[in-house]
Amino acid sequence: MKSRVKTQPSASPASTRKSRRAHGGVTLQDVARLAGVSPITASRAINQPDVVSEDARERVQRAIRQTGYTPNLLAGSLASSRSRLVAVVVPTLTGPMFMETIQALTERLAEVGYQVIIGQSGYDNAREDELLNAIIGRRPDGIVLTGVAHSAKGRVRLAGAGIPVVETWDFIPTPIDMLVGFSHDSIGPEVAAFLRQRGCKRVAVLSADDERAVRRAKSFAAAAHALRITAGKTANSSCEWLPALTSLGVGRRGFAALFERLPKLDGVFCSSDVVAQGVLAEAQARGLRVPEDLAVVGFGDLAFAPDLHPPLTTVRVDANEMGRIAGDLILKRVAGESVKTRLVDVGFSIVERGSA
Amino acid sequence: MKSRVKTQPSASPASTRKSRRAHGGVTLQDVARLAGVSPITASRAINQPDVVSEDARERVQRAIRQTGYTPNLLAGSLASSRSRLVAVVVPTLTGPMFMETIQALTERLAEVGYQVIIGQSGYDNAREDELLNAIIGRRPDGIVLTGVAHSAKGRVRLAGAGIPVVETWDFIPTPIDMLVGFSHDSIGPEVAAFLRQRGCKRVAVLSADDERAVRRAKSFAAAAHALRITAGKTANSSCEWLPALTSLGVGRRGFAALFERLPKLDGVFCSSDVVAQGVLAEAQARGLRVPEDLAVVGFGDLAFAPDLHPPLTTVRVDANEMGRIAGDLILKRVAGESVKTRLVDVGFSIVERGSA
DNA sequence: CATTGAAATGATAGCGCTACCATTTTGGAC
DNA sequence: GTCCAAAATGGTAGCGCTATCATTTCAATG
Repeated sequence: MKSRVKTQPSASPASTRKSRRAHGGVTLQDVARLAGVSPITASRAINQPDVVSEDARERVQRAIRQTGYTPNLLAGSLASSRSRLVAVVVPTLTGPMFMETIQALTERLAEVGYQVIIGQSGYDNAREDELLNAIIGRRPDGIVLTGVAHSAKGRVRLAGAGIPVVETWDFIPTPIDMLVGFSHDSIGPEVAAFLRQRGCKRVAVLSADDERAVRRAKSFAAAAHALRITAGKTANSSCEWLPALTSLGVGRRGFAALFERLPKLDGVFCSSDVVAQGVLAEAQARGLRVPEDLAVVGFGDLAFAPDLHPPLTTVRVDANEMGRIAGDLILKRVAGESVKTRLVDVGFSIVERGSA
Repeated sequence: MKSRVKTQPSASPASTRKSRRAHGGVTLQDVARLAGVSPITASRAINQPDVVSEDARERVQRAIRQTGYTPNLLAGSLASSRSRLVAVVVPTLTGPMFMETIQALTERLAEVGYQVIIGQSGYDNAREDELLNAIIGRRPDGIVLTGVAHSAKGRVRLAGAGIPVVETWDFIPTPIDMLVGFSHDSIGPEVAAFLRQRGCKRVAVLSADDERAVRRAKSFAAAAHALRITAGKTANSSCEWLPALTSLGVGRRGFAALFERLPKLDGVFCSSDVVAQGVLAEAQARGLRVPEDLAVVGFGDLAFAPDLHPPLTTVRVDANEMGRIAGDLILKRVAGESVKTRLVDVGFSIVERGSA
């Protein structure tokens, strides 16, 4: 290759070159011409109206209306190094809790003219890595992640991309960049204390086996064991595990198995409200009064929780606020403002209703 | 303005101009230099590897690894008039049914290196219009809409944008461009016939008041009335309306009101599975056996439907397939393939379980 | 009227990649 | 070895907008 003779400049006239322009597309040039200003003034009239005279502004706006011009944000983003896109990665698009965060984030960003690119990792690090590669190529102004578990490669990639990153839905002291979340490990002990205060003497946990649910379950079981209120002899034997993708039916069958094993059970912490719903159904089928015979606590405070019979006591996390704050953090970063608080703990609360 | 003296070319040396390049960013030029090829060969090695020699390809790939290069998709999209983005508009990000469609669409598109921009219209045409303006500026390769109700302005905008558009979740003969959906008006008569065949003699409908739910409800009531099996004297009096954002509790209270009004009721069609769940709860509280005393049919076949007691009979629409087909249609269009079938009716089915 | 500084506008060049035409290289056939 | 066509590679220019420096215009002041 190095030995190749360099090609000489072509003698072909440039004017015979085919146009590469998207046909029929109205550009800023067209607007500027019609308005009788330069393209950059037309651009300013759109993006920085306060530095353009009222007269010029009105002429540009009239030209935009007449031509039906829509700015090409690809070009503007490239020229300004500002895409006004934020990319979000969720494990699944059909999980109610994450989507609440994404909704709030999307709304916050839409207020300032941002759009959201969405990606699904399917709870799989390799897929997340692939997705991150594609996403970084989009040059978003920020990236929001719905968890803190990433591959080493993914971390390095994100840290080196020069893009603001906000991790959510967890709380660790060493985020990639910024973090808005809550501590799963702190929930267990709070719920254990709550059930003890409620008079429970033999409690257990019914939990999905995804990483975060496992942490909540284990911290609950350990705290309950320390309080000497576990239904099983050990913390471990007071946990019943369910496959990660839970449903009402899975929760129901899981409770049946748990109750078989620990029939003296008088309180149960469920890894989600969906699981708790299954527990309520099975408890009723077995003639157990809730909360008299069995106290039930869920997680998530989903929309249906107050409507169950009895209304579900559950751990509430403000998914909405996480999304809003994540949006704020990114916008501040983009604006060059000092972001003092890179770690935001939104906490959680136990919403007391009729089930416990 | 027209009388202004044109500015003369500046004598300032071009080399004193500040660089506008994103600092530290590795570009294709850097990769090409390191690999000893031209930038366009490096580009081909990435995008069209089959027209590059194996030797050059490997040198480019090594250079990419060494530099950590990530293509700038803004630039590539602008130069090629191909963004590899598809924009989706949903009424809400927290509604389970739409998100199933979006998930399937996202997965289909991810297979071929596309990303999805997501927007929320909030069931508001003005908001949708605003969103469409922003979205069109992104120059996506396609736009997917989750309904056919748009403002006149929005329609004109979409039709004139030169971007493939797929409307979903409905079925009309006059889509803006392409359509993948099912007929809400056809569902009512099918459910009425089903309940009649089930032996019901006094049926009613419990429905949210959003446009599509209303169409299902009215067509059901009309068909049931024609079959002389309405619980009320008229089709209208056999409908009970709920505010559009329904929940289990709203469904439950709505059924209580309906039952108060029409106590001889022996079959009910609900506008969603969530509403049906509330009906099941209230029926049980009233000692009504389902389906012996009251047949219950839902809509949507949500994940919890089989787990209810009794398992819910419901109208199933393949939300997943709508997303997948929508993705396929857009990809075909982008590839310049002939898209013969611009209207795809995915139909619906009545999933018979224990509640009817 | 002249001067000055701020406001308004314009020119130049570039953001990073790729469409398309041009040129070179390679391999097979005779 | 020559010729030819296909494969491989490169040069030019542009996609549509905007950062930044340059120039012009305007308004206030003395």
